Amino acid sequence: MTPALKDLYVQKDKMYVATDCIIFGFDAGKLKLLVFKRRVEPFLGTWSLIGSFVRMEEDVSEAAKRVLTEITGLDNVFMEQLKAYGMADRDPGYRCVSIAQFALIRIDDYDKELTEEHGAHWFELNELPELVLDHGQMVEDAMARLKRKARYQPIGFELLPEKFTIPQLQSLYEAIYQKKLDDRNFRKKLMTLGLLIKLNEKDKTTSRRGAFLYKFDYDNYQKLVKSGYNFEIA
Amino acid sequence: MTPALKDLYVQKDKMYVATDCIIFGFDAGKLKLLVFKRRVEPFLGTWSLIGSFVRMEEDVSEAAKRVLTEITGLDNVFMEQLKAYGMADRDPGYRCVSIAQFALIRIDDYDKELTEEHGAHWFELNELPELVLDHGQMVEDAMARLKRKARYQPIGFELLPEKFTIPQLQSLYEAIYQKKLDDRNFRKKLMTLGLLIKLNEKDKTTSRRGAFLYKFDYDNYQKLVKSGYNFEIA
DNA sequence: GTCATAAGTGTATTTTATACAGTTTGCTGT
DNA sequence: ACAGCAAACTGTATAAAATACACTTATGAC
Repeated sequence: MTPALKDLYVQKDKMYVATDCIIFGFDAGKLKLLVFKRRVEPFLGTWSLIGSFVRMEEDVSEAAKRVLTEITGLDNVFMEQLKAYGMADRDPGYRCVSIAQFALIRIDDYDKELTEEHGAHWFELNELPELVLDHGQMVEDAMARLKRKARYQPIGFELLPEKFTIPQLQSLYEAIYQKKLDDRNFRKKLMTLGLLIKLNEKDKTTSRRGAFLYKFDYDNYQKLVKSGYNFEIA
Repeated sequence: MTPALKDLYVQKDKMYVATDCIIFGFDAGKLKLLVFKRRVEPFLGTWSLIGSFVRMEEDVSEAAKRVLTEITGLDNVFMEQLKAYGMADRDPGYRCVSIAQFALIRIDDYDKELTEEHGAHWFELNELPELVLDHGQMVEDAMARLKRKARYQPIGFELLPEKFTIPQLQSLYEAIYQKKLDDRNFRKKLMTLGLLIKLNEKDKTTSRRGAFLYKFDYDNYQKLVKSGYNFEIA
């Protein structure tokens, strides 16, 4: 069943469980969200998160991954449960509890044709259109979670390409925290964490001088987590 | 339907939504959890969190509050959604997504007869018995959330009586963080936050000298939150 | 070869966290 | 009545972390 068709099959007296995906991306210094234009009634033409009913035989988290793959062609994406939305009247059509999950994707990885087929558009977070049902609330909650989580877990890296520069990383954190950071202090802090591997390549797309590329040091991160290390990024 | 009977009515091919409550209390310097002995099959005699199906016409959060009131007689309790547990095979009897919610209650407020009728027992957190299904995981997750949340939101106060002493508060935080805190630094930190109202009464139950009682300053807390103040307790 | 632009570097100051020990209070027991 | 006890309470010095701040370097464009 495609997500857009789900409403055709519902029964009013049944309890449904769905999942909705809050998909973040980062592009050109801006945090963006992937939203979808509904092509069926009810709410035809309104903007919405992408979602699906959870099938009897699949985990809730599997359902979300399935949706994400259907839409973006991506696999192995960072995804985490946000929370369940369970107001009895949250959807006027039928009784449905939705488990919202947020995903962080590398914006140049996804399958653009596939998303366009599904009526998807990237919006900057401060230019979001009104979203259907409680999806606006979900996005707000996800944004709050992202802000908080970014402080103690290096999830920012999930939004960047594998190789990235320090100024890129900084501009991402500036987008998440919605404030300017001091470049000297940012760089200093990051270097002391020991989470970056400096490469012998430069990215010259944004300056003549070029900025060194780095990789995230997953191995060392795992080690540090195990030893109970406490992060704080920016 | 009482929670203990819910399994009698299930259909194998239906999707169910339930809620389970992780109920924390604080007594005699120890953090405790309220768990229940099942009196029906399946899992007769095993320890379990208390829960219920979510009814068609009620919000998920209402369902949790209903359960809590049925069990403890309490109303207006601090309660917050933990997360949804949605593994397809989490309950072998039927397909059920459970939305776990954790509650903090003042342990001398609740209705002891009522809880005993329901087969409830308080366990210290490090003396918990094995719990049924994924309830052990829920408790673990709730504990992690409580630890983290206590750092930036003054939720500890929900676990203490309205009037409390600084040493009581400290011992609560020591129980949450599972480590000793320096009494001088703890007191200093708290006083600078401006969240306490000193009363003209003393609690003499734990020392001859007596310790001054304090109230939590909800009004000032609200103000500080609005002005974007950032807490860190202990 | 000079101009423009982003990348990169170091230090001083303030703030916050931590470590640490002695005094006060008021009941108890003799 | 007074010595003993136990918990409540207080202050200061040190270390660590966060913040504020300005110039130099590299390189392509002209």
